[in-house]
Amino acid sequence: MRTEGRAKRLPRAVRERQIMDAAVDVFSRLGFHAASMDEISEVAGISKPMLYAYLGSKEELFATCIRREATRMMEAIATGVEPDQEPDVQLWSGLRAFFGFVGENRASWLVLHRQASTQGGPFAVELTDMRSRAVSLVAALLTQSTKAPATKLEAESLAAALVGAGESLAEWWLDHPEEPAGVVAARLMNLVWMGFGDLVDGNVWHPPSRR
Amino acid sequence: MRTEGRAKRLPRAVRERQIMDAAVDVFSRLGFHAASMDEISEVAGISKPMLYAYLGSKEELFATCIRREATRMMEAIATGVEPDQEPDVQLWSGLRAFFGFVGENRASWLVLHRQASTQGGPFAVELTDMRSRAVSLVAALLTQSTKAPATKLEAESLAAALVGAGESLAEWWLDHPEEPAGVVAARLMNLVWMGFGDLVDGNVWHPPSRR
DNA sequence: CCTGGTACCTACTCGCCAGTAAGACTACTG
DNA sequence: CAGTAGTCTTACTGGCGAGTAGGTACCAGG
Repeated sequence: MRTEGRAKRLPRAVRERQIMDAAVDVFSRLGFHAASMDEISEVAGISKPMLYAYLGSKEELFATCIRREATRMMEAIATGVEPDQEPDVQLWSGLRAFFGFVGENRASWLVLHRQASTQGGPFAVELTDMRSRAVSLVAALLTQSTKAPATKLEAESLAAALVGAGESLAEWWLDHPEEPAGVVAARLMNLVWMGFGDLVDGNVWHPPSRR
Repeated sequence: MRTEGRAKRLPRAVRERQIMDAAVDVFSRLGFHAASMDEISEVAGISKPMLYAYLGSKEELFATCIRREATRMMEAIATGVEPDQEPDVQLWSGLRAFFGFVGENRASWLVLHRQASTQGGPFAVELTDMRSRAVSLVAALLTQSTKAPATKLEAESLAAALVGAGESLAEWWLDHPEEPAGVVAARLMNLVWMGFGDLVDGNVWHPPSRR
């Protein structure tokens, strides 16, 4: 394949989507530096100048990928969780939505987590931006529900730890795809809500039966 | 500075240490790809051919860095924790040792965590190796202490989540250096041992007074 | 003072890759 | 059918950086 001479003429919007998809694919497999614009253009079935004409420089392209995938993911989570629920239920639906998204969008997850976090370029902004949105979401959930008035720093650091646990568990999950998303999510839920102390004693958390 | 013509003659072992230190420094700041052998040699106060003569190719050099720093860190943790203690105490000392190490060796931590996770290179082996040693350490702690017979997969995934939480919290800590290591460690300890459920109710874990 | 070995250097080669110049094909619009 | 706007290409440049060839200073021991 990929032996065609000239690509079929397509409207710009469509091409841009194709290019973005190819870019996410290549970036997720190789990382920012190792990925070459030549390869991206080849995967997209297009020539390199088109890439530059439509999406700008390599860094701009990468930043755009990050932005797009981050938005998709945050939206997936946001639609999965209903406010006005009990804190544990909110957290539970958030975790389920997160692992659901990762399971169905591995490339997105890789490009977001593994590749973007390692590069210090100008796109780090996009990434830390999304990450801190997630962190403050969790932090809000915490401060809103806790009785003991924890400091802002305390809530934030705990939220950071939780987000990191989620990321790491998602990473682990990539190596154990036989596990269903719900099971993995439930494990993390138990860890962060019940704690090892309770788990060791056999006390587990479970979702409220029905709704 | 760095305007001397010829470097002072030094025995090989000493130079190698200097070069390694410089390499860890540069790799931690720029990452594997962005770091250049020219810059490393310059920081080390030496010329490039010396680098190749002593430490081999760029990839070999990086792998050597990873190995050295990983060993240092695992040793720091191992000496910090005494077996035959209660599980929670073991975990507590492990966390304290970990955050202590990170606080005093930021460059080591960065090169281990942020830079090395860029997959694709042959050095990924060294890294995942250390990480899985850490994970199975925690997993062992878990299975050994739990009453409910958890599956191997369960323990391993929880351990992965905990390690990830530690990594993430360490990352957060880099942006909030005013917090003492002990406080950060205690927060993570509370999170993973007590869980949000207890913390929300104001129940906290604290180390056994004395010893 | 020669002989060898080890530390150390300047000054290259060479491939890869981001980015571009310059033009060719298609299609719509009058 | 001209004109013009937008899609798409081949074929380059220019620089950066890994790795090397081919030396030069320094220190033994004889």
